[in-house]
Amino acid sequence: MFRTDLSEKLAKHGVVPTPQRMEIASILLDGPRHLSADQILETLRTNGSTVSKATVYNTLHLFGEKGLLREVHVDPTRTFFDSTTHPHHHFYNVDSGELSDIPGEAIEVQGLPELPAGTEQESVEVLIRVRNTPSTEV
Amino acid sequence: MFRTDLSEKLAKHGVVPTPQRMEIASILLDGPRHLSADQILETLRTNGSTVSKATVYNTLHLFGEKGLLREVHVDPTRTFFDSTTHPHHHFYNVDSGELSDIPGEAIEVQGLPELPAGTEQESVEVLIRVRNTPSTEV
DNA sequence: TTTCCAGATGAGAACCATTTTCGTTTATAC
DNA sequence: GTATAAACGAAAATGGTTCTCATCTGGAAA
Repeated sequence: MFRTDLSEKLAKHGVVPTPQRMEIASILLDGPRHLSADQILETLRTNGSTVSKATVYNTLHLFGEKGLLREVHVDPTRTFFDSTTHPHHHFYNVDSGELSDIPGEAIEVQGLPELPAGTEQESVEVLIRVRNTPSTEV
Repeated sequence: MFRTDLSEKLAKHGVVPTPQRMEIASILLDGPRHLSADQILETLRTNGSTVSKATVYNTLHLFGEKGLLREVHVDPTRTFFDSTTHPHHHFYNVDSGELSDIPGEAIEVQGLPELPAGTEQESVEVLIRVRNTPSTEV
């Protein structure tokens, strides 16, 4: 994605495209990504950027509010930020800590139950936890 | 559930039923419950118990390892401990912070996708997030 | 240009659920 | 009684995230 496209994407969502926000956007919003704040900070540092931790968190929350990303809570030790915003589902590899999208429209949830009284639905999320198959080779 | 039944339940799962563990079990394992460590600690204190925080966490993890409960991660700020151990799904009320079971076998997930290469399935969890319906009354 | 000002940034402190440390207590065996 | 391992608990440590607040930036107004 070109810089200008990313910039327009931010603007379209009502986010002023500052240099710091553009750096974070280029890491997280330039295709399907599932990253923790820490991974983003690490990537920034590797790229020579000096964006502060506070700004990373501010920006991620701002992106979230403006609909540029979704937070995914799968692991109590960290939050994942997912650049795919339309409803979809996830694999979570408990061994590697990797989060990934379940491709396409494969999954369908049947027989949605009646909601608790006085509530309305916000989302339906399916999470498939997987672990690495133990190798049988010697 | 009688005290002796709870005690037997712990023993059957290879957990030595100490007084502290019995207190926690009587709060969490005596029927379907969804409680955070904090809620359990609070209930203990209300009941006049002096079980320490360290023991509460130790016990919850022990119960988890021994298959007496499941941890549910739905809210990044705290872990829920669920006394229902067979596979099932949840409602999470984002307004009240309440976690509850989706009753019966209502839900079915169709079209499970192929797993990522080199992985095997550990679990499939469906989470329906709900919010309180805004009252239309004045 | 200056001046003003709101919003953005960043260094570091604060927060808080959870984990860890490690000395003390308890239960059971001998 | 004494030994030994397991269990317990008070307090400190941990670590991701949030908060505080001083400084910076960029555009509008004069």
